Amino acid sequence: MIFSKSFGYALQGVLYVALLSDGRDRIQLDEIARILMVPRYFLGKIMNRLGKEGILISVKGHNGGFGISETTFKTPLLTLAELTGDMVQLDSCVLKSRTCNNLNPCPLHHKIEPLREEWKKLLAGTTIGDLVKGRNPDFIRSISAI
Amino acid sequence: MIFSKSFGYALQGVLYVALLSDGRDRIQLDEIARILMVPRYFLGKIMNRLGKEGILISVKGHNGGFGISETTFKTPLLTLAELTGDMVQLDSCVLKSRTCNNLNPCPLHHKIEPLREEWKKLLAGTTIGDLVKGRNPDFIRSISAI
DNA sequence: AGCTCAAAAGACCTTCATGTCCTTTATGGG
DNA sequence: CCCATAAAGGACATGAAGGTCTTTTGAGCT
Ligand code: FES
Ligand code: FES
Repeated sequence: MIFSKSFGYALQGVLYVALLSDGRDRIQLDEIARILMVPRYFLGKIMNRLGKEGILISVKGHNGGFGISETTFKTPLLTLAELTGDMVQLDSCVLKSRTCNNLNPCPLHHKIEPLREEWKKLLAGTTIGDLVKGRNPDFIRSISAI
Repeated sequence: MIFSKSFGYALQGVLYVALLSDGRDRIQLDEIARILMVPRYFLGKIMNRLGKEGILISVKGHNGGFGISETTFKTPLLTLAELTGDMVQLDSCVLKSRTCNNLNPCPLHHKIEPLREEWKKLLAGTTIGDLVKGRNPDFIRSISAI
């Protein structure tokens, strides 16, 4: 699996909030999970971590919900991938019983390393803002289930 | 996880047999699992499938074990990855609740598609023979656990 | 034919990511 | 101050991948 479900859901959740939190106050988990057709409580745990990291604002209670913070749009996808543990997987050796190691490389190491670098460049170089820039709320269609 | 354990073990197993089945008759699962430090019975199931696909020869009973077939060296890594289900994962949309689709792409689709193509090119263009060519049995060190 | 060896087959267990539910905590409105 | 609301927290369930064990099958040897 290239990316975990957690990563995919996290990205969908952030994009949803980033797109719609414009005129509105807060967006509730209920709505996000329903529209994106993502398991509600599972998404809740992920959104929770995004809040803790400051990637989103999360407010409990009356008129609570999720919203964008100062860092939301500046957050690179790499941060999400680290949060969900996807980066350690990317760096693990293809031959699973080994530890990836430049000095004692497996036969695929030197072929794979450049690909890894490209992934990292993509993830580090793409922010939530980049993905949302210039999009209208109709863009939700392209992040929700088909 | 970029590649599954099954894929890694499969690759290790094939490489081991490809490297050592030169002067010898057959190589037993016992030896392969012990040297590579890979779970024996789990590897057994994987080697079984490699035999069924003709990627390796497998012989039961007295003087049985695994050996190379006519296709072993010509087998691209893509075949192994397909066997272990890793390719369907590569082609699945990052936003897990979606189906990857060129016509209705998610915001990451066009950024990820080229990377996927590179992976596929690497996997399709690299054969077991390529990885083993010109290597002596000492090369086992680079495919076994560290 | 009968024995032995080694893979195949299939039952079963473990682990971990994912997913659900229920209770607690925090927030704002009346 | 009390109530409604919505996230947080933690207990528990599920499913798929990974891993182990035992029995069966097939091949060669004598
Ligand atoms: S990928 Fe195998 S050693 Fe780096
Ligand atoms: S990767 Fe999302 S639609 Fe293709």
